[in-house]
Amino acid sequence: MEKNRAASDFLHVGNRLLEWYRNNARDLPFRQTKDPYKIWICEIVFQQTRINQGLNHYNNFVTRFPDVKTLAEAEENEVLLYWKGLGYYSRAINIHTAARQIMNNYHGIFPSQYEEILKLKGVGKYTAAAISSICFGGKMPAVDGNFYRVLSRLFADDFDISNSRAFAYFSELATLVMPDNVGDFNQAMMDIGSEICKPKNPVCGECPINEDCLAFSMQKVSQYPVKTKKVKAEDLALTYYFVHRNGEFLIQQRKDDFIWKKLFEFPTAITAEMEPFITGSKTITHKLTHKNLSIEIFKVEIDSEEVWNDFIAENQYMITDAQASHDKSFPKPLENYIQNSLKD
DNA sequence: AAGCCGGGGGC
DNA sequence: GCCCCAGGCTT
Repeated sequence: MEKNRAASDFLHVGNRLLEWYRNNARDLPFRQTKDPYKIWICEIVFQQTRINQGLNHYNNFVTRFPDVKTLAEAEENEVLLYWKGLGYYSRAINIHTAARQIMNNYHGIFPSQYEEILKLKGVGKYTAAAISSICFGGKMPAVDGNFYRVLSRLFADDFDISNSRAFAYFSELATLVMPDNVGDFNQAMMDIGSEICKPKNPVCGECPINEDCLAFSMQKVSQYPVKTKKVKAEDLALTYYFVHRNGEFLIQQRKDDFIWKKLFEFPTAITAEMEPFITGSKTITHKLTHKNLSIEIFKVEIDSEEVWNDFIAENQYMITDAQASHDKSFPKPLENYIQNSLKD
């Protein structure tokens, strides 16, 4: 970018975005409110998550947990249940922790200052900027993937967005175009990035700032943003035992490290005396962002009450069935496995 | 500063 | 198959 321009040279860009936003804002449930609780929840739900993917989760979540107090008083496992299938499960754990933070440290009143919001577990610089600007007139740009894409194209800037300094760099660029109404500006950037300045096949002909867009003028929009870091998925094999008796099966809860934090799963080992009860196995392949999973699930049908009770007692497994398992959060592939077992 | 954490949809 | 999505936490 050119370094020596006055900010006022680009301010009209931000104002054109605001004008476009007034007429083209997406009609989303959290656009009807400035309740910081609701905005907070929506910001967490939609981290690394497309609107269409998370909309039902958001609506169900705020219906069940309509305010900070309700959320803080809920059981962690119920919060996880409402996150089932959404991914990045540490968000659910953190959101619950943060609700209790607000109750304990802020008397249940959502903090209004950026620096205080930033202290909440699971809230980083992007989310703190979004909440403070949308709800409290804060003046920080909410720099996310949309900002990277729109600004890198607008200025034909090849700064690598996988560089750890990208957030600071594009925050500085954002201030060049940022008008006084930062809350609407931040949301306008999200919508322009989602509806117009899309990663693939952007609709530049309908873009309100295409006359200012350097990449567009050079017909190089597809070259931005520059991202060098490639994510490679490694292979990981998991083994589970679907230990079954009279319509019931055994589960345990995962730790909060590694994948699928605190979600439920099947036993990962059985005793030698149970091996004769294995009636079959099924291998499921499942792709995570960083891992290609190969999940082998052995079906163990126990027809001995003694073996069943001994195994449960020794390992402290929980007992559930296909219906009751709806009250617990399972990883997607295991959720699917349970659904299929219900048909048998 | 770099690695890790899900699941879904577009192409 | 590859890429990206209203990012943040851990080491």
